[in-house]
Amino acid sequence: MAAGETRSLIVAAADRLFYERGYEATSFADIAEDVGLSRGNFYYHFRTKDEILEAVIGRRMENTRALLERWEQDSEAPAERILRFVDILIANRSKIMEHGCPVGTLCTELAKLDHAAQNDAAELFTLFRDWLARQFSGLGRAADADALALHLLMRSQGVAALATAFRDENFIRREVADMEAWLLAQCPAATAPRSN
Amino acid sequence: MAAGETRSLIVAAADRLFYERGYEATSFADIAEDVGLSRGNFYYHFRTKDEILEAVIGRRMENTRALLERWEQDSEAPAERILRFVDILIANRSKIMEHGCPVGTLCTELAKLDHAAQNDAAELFTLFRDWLARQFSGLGRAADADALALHLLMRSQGVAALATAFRDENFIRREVADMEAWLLAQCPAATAPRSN
DNA sequence: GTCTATATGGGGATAGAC
DNA sequence: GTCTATCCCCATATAGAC
Repeated sequence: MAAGETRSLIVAAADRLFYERGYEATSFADIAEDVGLSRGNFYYHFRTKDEILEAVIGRRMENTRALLERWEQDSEAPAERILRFVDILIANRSKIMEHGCPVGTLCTELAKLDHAAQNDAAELFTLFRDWLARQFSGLGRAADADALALHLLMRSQGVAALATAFRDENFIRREVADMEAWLLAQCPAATAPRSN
Repeated sequence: MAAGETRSLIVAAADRLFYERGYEATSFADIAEDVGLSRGNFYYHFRTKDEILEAVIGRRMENTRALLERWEQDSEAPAERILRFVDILIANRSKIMEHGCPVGTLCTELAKLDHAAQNDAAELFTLFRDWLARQFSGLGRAADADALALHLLMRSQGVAALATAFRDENFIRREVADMEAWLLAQCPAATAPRSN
């Protein structure tokens, strides 16, 4: 198999396992087994665990950028775009109740390990933060767009954390509804952008 | 030294290290060194890592109960009591920006490890949840007291998670102010409970 | 590019002397 | 109750054959 292809498989497996089990708790052997490689061959592709982590963060950056672009193409109205972000809590509720938010839990784990890549991981949040801020600007809230973006990110993180602890799907749905109501309150014209 | 005394020292050290570095990343050697014990002696007090975790959770349960009782004694008005809860985000901001919320990060880590003690850890959240719900009931919101309690817990978790990723103290202060405004909006009479 | 075999270190855990 | 010495396993990481 071509080296690049195998590498992609490794990074995809590591991405999933780092999310489900955590970075530290995932061993080379776990990833190798998941891909169907021997541990020896594994080192041909990645020499250290840090290298894999960097690759995983890079992969998530790419995937996130693609996701945000898709949301932007799918909807014209900023409020509708923001709703797409909120809805991932519903769409991914099962995985969130089991393993939390992929971004938040990685950032927290790396912070505790005082890992060199913690700023790189935080860039994943920055992608959402800046994208959301642009949408709030589009809603006519340019002055506090970044604060509104952080507020929404904060809520999604809080929901994910408690959902993991209590495994309560109704709680997620209730808070998502509350976030949607909050969003409407930020810009009453949001639901009817073309009332002409 | 008396066995109980040494045991307390071990649990206190483990409590701190589990918070700062995480449960998995903390080794017996780390704890033993922190207390000033040999690894061999360590096993006289705790036979497995799970036993230490249980003891740490037990310690946190006790400390949390004592904290909530103090808050209840210090303030008569439910709204004022709830403010005490919100203010721990400010009081502990440095540690939170470094290591997140002790309860939330432990629950998340145990969930990823699929650890047997994950429900015990979630009981720490339940202490806050039930206490907050009682305060909201006292505010005349008995019907949705639990939902309001979870909402406030959710916010504090979200603030802690983002504060760790972005290390932004201003963000914490802004969100705490927003939580206080939200609290007032839940019961306009909250600030003046005795206007007679 | 993939494998087996192996080195090296750290982690949890035990035995037994003091 | 505390110590040293030790065992075993698993994890990262390497060497070298195919």
